[in-house]
Amino acid sequence: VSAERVRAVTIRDVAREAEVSVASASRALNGLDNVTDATRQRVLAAAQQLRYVPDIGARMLSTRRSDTIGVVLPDLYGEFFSELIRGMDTGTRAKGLHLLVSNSHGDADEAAAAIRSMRGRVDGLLLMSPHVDAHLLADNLAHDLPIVLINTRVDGDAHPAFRVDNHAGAMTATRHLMARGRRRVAHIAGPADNFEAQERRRGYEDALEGAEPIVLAGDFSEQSGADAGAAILAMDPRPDAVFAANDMMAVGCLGAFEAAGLTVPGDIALAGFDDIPIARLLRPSLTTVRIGIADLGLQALQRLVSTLEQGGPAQGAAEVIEPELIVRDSS
Amino acid sequence: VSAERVRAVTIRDVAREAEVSVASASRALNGLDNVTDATRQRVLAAAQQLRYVPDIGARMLSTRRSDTIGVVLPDLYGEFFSELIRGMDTGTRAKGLHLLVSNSHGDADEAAAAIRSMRGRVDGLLLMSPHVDAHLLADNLAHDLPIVLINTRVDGDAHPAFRVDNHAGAMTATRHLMARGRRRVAHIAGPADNFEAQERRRGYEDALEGAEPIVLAGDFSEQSGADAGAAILAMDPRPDAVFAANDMMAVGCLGAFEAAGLTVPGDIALAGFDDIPIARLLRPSLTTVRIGIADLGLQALQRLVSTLEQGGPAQGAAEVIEPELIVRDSS
DNA sequence: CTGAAAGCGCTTACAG
DNA sequence: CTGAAAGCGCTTACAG
Repeated sequence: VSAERVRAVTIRDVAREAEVSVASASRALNGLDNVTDATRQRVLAAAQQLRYVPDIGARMLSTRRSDTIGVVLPDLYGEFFSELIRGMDTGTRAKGLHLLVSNSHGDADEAAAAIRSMRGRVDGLLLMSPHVDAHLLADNLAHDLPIVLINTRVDGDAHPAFRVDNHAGAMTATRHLMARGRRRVAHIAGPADNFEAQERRRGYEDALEGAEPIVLAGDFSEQSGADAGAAILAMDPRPDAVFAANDMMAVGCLGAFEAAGLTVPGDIALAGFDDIPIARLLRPSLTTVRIGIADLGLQALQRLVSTLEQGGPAQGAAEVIEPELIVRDSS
Repeated sequence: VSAERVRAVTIRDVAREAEVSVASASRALNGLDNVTDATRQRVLAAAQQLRYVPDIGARMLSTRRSDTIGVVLPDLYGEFFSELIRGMDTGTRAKGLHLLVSNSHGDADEAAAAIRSMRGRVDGLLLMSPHVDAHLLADNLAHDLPIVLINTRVDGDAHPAFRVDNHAGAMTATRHLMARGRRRVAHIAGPADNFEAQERRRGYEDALEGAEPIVLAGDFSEQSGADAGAAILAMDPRPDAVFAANDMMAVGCLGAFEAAGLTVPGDIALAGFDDIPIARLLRPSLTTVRIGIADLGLQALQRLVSTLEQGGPAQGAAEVIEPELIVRDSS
């Protein structure tokens, strides 16, 4: 029928070629010291000659280790996640580990499926998802799989967690705009069901000190920022400052202002959140709240690795990361 | 000694709980039709109750499939790779596949290690690396692992490949600058040992039509672009246009010009290569050569998936992707 | 429709 | 130092 699939070279082939047992071949290949030099040479030579590459799946099953860290993210799009993955990758390289990045997922069911599919492929999990709560986690996480949470709404200390203080960051940004003399500060919000977006909005509102909140809907996308910017232009009285719940929406908003001939910050000031790399390249460069995204990814990874190395079940209090206001030309 | 590691729930536990054989449990769990409804119900109920999650590693070993695509990239940093992965992810989601992203690697040895480590974990490989040649591939790729190459220097049609026509793209950009009346077009080159950088440089030189080449060294980083920009400022006569081998160097170069008070394109025109998302957000927006990065990633993935579905060994001619000039305000 | 058993390719006590 | 054998957790012919 179809072309016969060529059988791959296994450790048995290597052992036969080197005329030793499979056990000795395994030991030689793995650099253990209970083999003679002569044996090791023969095995290595055979492996080389046959172009042997170990089947990692089989090794995983035997050792119960995969040397792989699973990463479940809400999305793979944009600089935020690119930075986060880069930070994780830094730590992963240093330890000789791999990164298994989950498909992006937009709802709780997809997140649950992503978590479930990690069992047996990874030694630990880094999970960032606005859709995941404690209940979903309990139902879908293999209970012996160490996990570190990033900005989920899971509370308690059953799992180690990193949490960006979105509320404080948003307050700082809003207060900054007001300290610049702005009186009508509008807010472009993120998705209504997103925990982080909620916290940022709350921080905005808490910083207003009695001023009337002006909130426009958004979904973290550049387009939604542009739409909100257009809506702001039509307001009367027009806001004199805008705090967007993330940088990409600020980018869209800035484009709308620019197209309408408004100057920033002359006519209207603007601030974002995240400090993605683009922020400092915009003109005017964007005032924003820096999270240290790559560093967050690295820290979460290191935390996970250290619990893996201890071997115990992962737990511990949540670490709160305080974001930093970066003042640039847009405010 | 240390806390005993809790043994995870296996299919045997589920089978015992449901009072059926492991084989029936497996069939019910996998939705095969050769089980009675009653059996399926009992098995599913037991699985749910025990919070069973299948060990994918074991399944991989049995089925010889991982439903995972390996991706080996030279780097994980920046928008280019973020876009590429996003494109691959699009295709991967549609097919229910996973993406295993390799650690970044800066030389041939690391690339070889990354390729080797994929065996047994992935059904196929997407490889983009300026360090990989046919020899290295033959030595390190499990010979039954389908692979699709992206912009490597491997030629021939042993493996399906995608190749961006860097030479043509660079010629187009350079000619565009000259058509705008520029007479002294400088080039900021990429890494000397990088195949793509070489091709772009060659395209630049071939487009000059006798004009003197002015080449500055770079390494694709923003910083190297800034350095080159500073060097250009010091030249006498000063070039009146710059073609950078990628957008990130153009970004750095633009910053240097801006800091020196030069106007773009008034005093000096500028063009890049890649069309990363930042390009249109810069002021002036950047003229560049668009590769359609996400689309390239998606196409490569689809090509791989289709060879996987056919089951035969992957092969085929290289597809050449013609990049497109995007004229914006910087030229 | 169901179950006992072999097998996927490794690693690792256990004996020698 | 070495090898025979069990085992990791699944799937899948093979019999019934």
